[in-house]
Amino acid sequence: MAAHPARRRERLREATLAEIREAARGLLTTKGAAAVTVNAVAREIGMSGPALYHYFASHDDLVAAVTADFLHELTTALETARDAHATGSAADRLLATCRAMRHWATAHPAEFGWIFASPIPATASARRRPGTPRNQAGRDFELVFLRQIEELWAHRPFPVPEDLDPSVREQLRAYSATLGCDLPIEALHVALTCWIRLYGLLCMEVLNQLDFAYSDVGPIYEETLRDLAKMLDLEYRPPVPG
Amino acid sequence: MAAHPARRRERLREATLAEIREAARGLLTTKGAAAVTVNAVAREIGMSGPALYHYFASHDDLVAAVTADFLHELTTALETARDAHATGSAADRLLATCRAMRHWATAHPAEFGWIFASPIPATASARRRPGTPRNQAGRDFELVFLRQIEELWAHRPFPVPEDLDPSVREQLRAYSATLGCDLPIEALHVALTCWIRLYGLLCMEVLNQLDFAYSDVGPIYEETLRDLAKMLDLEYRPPVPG
DNA sequence: TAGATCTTTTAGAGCCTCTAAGGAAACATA
DNA sequence: TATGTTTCCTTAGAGGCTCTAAAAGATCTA
Repeated sequence: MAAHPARRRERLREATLAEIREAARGLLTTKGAAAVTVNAVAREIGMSGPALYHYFASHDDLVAAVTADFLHELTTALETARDAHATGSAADRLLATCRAMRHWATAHPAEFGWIFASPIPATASARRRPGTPRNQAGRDFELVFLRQIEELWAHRPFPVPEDLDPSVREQLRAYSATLGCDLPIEALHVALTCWIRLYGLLCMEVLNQLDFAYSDVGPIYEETLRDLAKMLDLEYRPPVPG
Repeated sequence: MAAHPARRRERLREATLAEIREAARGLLTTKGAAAVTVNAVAREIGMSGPALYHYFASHDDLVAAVTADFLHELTTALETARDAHATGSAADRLLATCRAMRHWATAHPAEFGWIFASPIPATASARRRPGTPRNQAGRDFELVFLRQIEELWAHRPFPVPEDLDPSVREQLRAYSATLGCDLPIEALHVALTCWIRLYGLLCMEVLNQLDFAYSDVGPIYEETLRDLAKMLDLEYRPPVPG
């Protein structure tokens, strides 16, 4: 009947996989990370527990897949924000991208928190072994930022430090090699410094490490962006409301 | 026999409590956060599982107690480093304190990671409710840093921004009130900015969010310290080896 | 239509948290 | 010293979890 009868099961399988991931995400957002268990997810989609092991080899695998989904979505959000300012200045594009990151993070706190504080710290080792989708997704995510810095540098180099620590220089060289990146080591260092400040601030916010003092981190983030603009020799422009 | 016979059981109880906490820590460092279960801890000290519930009302309670222990130890490490430079300059004292923080964090990565990424994110809500020992310990920890900035400010004010965001100003006023702190709002803001950069960097390091580029974050931390010194108008001095 | 393959189910081992009920020790008091 | 109370620790067990094994049902291939 169908043009590709052999593909029917494949399609079904794909659909089930998607349903599982969605159910896992639903549990995460409604009941917290601890509620994302194999059994609970299976129950959610009307399946008995062990059946789910035909789709994911283990709970950790499920966690990794869901994490990759989040990273993809976040990456897409960044790219969308970037492309919305395709006609604007490079500075506007970068600021929009950075703002989109916090926007996604605060709109999806459970998901963002899950990315770096997945239930089991065993994920730390899982993150190390390269080649996994989870890993690739993390790389793609970082690259959205780095590629823009690269572009920036190509059009208008920003000031860089001259006296880089030898150890740092060595590490950056190794990283740069894996990156296929045209940025000089010094510029890459500035880029990573910016990244650390932004992403680190978000980490702290989402992990509730700032609520002892700040209930609204938005202005602090903007302030950090102002700093970044200065570092990258760009014109800072406040966000357009809405 | 004993001068205070009624205190004997109390002493025993205290000893058992300490033993439990130590066993929990041992499991954390040797087998990871997921291995710190009520049953496993009880087994470790030769006790049957449910017996432990006479000492801690729940697994969460045990987690909170252990977290408080870690924060205490970290706080003491900071204070020790500070007091070791009692005769030095305020700048040296602050730098030593900050370096002690990373030193403790990297010497005890499991413990430091546990502090802000405890197994169950339910701790996030547990951290909110004030008055708990865990909460007090967190406060004491932050205060070691803030008090030094306070002292610094008293002796030699550092430059502060004048155009603080109104929302930030309001939040800082509220925080300052709970603090019993002599720092003007603007100076408190600078202090928190410094804190966020340092502590945020450590968070990322311990959560393995930097290993994609850096295998040794030490120099990056030193660089951040140099930045802090500049912000606080202090003389940066590199660490003495050893 | 018969066989191979994929999907799902139930059963169950071995963990986990936490409650309930009872025994044993240590204390306080008459 | 004898008795009662408090504290500690035990076993039993409910209900949940991850994950394996075996078997049944559904679907595709030949």
